[in-house]
Amino acid sequence: MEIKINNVKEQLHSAGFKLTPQREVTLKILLENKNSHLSAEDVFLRVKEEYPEIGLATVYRTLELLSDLQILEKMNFGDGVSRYDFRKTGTKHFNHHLICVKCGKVQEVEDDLLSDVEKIIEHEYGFMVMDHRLTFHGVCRECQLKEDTNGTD
Amino acid sequence: MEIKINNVKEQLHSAGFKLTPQREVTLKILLENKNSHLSAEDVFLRVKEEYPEIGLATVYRTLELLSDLQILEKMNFGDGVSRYDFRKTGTKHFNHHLICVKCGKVQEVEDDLLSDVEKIIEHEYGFMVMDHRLTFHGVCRECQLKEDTNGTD
DNA sequence: TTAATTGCAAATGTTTTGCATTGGA
DNA sequence: TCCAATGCAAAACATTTGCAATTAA
Repeated sequence: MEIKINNVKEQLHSAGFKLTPQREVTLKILLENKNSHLSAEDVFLRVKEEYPEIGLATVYRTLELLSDLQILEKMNFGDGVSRYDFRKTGTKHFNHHLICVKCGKVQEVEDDLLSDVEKIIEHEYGFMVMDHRLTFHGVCRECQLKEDTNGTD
Repeated sequence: MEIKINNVKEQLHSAGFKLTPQREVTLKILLENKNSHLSAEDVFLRVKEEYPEIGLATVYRTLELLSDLQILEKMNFGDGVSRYDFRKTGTKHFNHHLICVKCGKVQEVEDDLLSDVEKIIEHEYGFMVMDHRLTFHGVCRECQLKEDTNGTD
């Protein structure tokens, strides 16, 4: 289930958009950093190394466009910046995220653990669920181990 | 399980802070708008009606302070603004929210539906869960009814 | 009295937009 | 060709901060 540039190119074209070199480099960077939850600024800096003339606004516009096309998922961990990653094909839902409060690492949970919860929401609250966002805050395995050896922060 | 001004006053004092009239009016507005998920701007406009000299920065500072003291819960629905509401006393977890994509209404779900999911996260991923955020996007009961009668948007 | 708090304005940081220019289809 | 797309700079946002003046305790 690989995401390919050609695949995206086709999606852009069929929606009436062009595949410019700027968009191609942006996609390349995103492919090279899958599951990294890059911010627009992050993407911009990396794209700039390969295509120094690019403007930040173009990166924003590209990320917005790809999110609209459901190619990317725009997410928000409450730190004031939007982050982007490929939307997993075949999953109708957003993945869950585990955010470590010690090291800041964000880990993906690909299983959909919420089907039972959604059933409750639909039955008890009459709410038709289309999507969800679930984030856990806590301490990741590595930081737990560090704490045990370390004692301190 | 009522939240009282005097209660908050005591919490402020014991932490070495003062209860200024600005803070008192801000608290009053928040009490009058429980479960409304007001933004700082929302709070500011309402406080201003009663205390026109107040500055926006003061509202931000008050909301931040009350969040630090765990009196308020600062939340984020991905629309670029932080929203605030009283943290339910006795609940260790954030509530869940149902956001209607039609009318924008935000409904609270007070049940904790995630204990099973958290167990899985702890066992399968070795992640020590401290807190979570869960938001559902979809269509609320009222908008579903409207759609049925209306046909259109 | 005096440290905390305020209002204001300026600064910050992220994201968006206007516009003349460029370039992919 | 010609409209979509770009780069730039300015604007638009939410939020924070510096500072002199004020005030609750």
